[in-house]
Amino acid sequence: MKVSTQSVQPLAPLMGGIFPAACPSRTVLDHVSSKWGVLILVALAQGPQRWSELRRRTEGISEKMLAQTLKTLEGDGFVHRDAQPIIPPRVDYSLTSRGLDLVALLIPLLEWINENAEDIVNGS
Amino acid sequence: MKVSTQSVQPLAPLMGGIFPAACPSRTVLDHVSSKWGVLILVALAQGPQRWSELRRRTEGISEKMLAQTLKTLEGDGFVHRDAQPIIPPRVDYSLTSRGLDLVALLIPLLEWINENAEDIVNGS
DNA sequence: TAAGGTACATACATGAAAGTAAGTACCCAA
DNA sequence: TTGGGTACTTACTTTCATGTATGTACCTTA
Repeated sequence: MKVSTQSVQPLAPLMGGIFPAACPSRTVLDHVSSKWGVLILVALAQGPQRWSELRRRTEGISEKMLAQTLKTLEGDGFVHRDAQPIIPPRVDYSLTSRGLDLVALLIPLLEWINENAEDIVNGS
Repeated sequence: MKVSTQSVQPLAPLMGGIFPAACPSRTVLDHVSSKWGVLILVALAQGPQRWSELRRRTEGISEKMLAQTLKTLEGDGFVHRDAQPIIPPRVDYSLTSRGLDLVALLIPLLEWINENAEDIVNGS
């Protein structure tokens, strides 16, 4: 196995901002890397969607977790909630510009993980 | 608040690989986004380090979690462990080339989070 | 000889995240 | 009038990640 010998770059500022135990960065990271956070974000990267579409698409999620995850993502300003006061109710969820910025960085990482995950878990 | 109206790109393959409940991708993502996983990885991005250096640098980590996190990262092939059979023991940890690939994608994301985290958590 | 350093392992406890199940309120189609 | 759809909320339970505490084995310095 190849081994890196050197550092990538000076990361001092990053270290200061991420290492403290209860920092904002940690909070945000926990939100997006929560069990369903990533899934919702990449689902919404495919375009605005309704509650029931997200629920069907995100296989295995419970209604509670869908509501909860959408709420924190909305609270963080990643997701926009558009509720139309009609009956039956119609609610559309979409990414905000901040959400788009985030997924733009998230997608390459997830693609890499997706491509390498099998090799990684079976140790090759 | 600005709202995106359209999808970013076709992400179909990603959806298939990440959405299943107990998929390899999920496992790997959980490993790297675990409470201490990211920290250890960016710490090692600054160059090879010894156990005690990592322990001091990663403020607040317990020895149990350091050992555990290093083991899973080593098991995933992100981290290389070099133990010299001397007394007192000397063990150097470093990123593998796979680990380097990963942090190369991780760093931009973490920098973005670090820059925006404060605005995000206090809702502005 | 007592304290502190190296690098861990292991048993037990806790707490937060996630799951389960049920309820709400309204409408429509069979 | 029974079942299904819209979009949720709430109470309770379980599971798993993480924390705490202590032990190991050897060496060096005060």
